[in-house]
Amino acid sequence: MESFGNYIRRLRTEKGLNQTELAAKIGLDSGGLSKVENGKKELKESKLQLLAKALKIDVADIKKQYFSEKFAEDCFKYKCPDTVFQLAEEKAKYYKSVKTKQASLNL
Amino acid sequence: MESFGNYIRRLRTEKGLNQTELAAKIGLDSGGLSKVENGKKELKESKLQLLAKALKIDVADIKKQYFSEKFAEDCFKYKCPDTVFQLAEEKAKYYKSVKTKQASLNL
DNA sequence: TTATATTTGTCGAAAATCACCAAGTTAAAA
DNA sequence: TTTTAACTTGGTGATTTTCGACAAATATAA
Repeated sequence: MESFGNYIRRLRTEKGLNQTELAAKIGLDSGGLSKVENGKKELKESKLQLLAKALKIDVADIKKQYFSEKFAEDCFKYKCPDTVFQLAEEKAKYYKSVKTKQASLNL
Repeated sequence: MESFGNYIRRLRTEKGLNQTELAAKIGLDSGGLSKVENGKKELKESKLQLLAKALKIDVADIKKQYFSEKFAEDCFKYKCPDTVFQLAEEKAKYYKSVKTKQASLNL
């Protein structure tokens, strides 16, 4: 099971970038990126777009890696039942199905 | 698809409590609980235990409702692919399987 | 050693959270 | 209608959290 940090590190090294170089492209310093790669701190969601561009990958792939890790960590940390993810998926699909009322949802 | 707020409201009224009464039991005022029930603000996770006790239900049930809603909202808000939840479930199970190393995970 | 890359801890400003309060609205009864 | 209770909404200030930045320490390599 690859962590988000390792996923980023793997793609970074595959592209021949060091931490300083990649960090600069997403508005961090090398220390910040190091922490992200080692799971010591969370990356801001607003940097995912830049990160995808810098690594030349689909932003959807990064989002999937990023949020699955975030959700799993919360689930573990707060001792959620496993079934939370099935219900979450249903709710997410429900939100999409009613997105015409998006403005009233206040999400 | 019942929202978390409606779930709480339904249980509250079933128990014959008004907002002021239930709110007091979980350290809120009626205004705060109203916002929670209407999805206008998030309930603090640390209040789930008290809420379960006040409503006489299993805390796992509340956690499932609470976090599934939170995850689904994030997924919708940030336009995650649906497959994020399958991966999240795998990761959560993986975390549990290595929980002997819990201290090193920094979750 | 010297240079480069990475890791780690700390700090302060900025942002977010949250309980509280007060005013406004609704609804039901009198 | 008036009164009363229940609920909603907006705002405020204090507290907490976040996050980029910096610096020192550690590692890696030449």
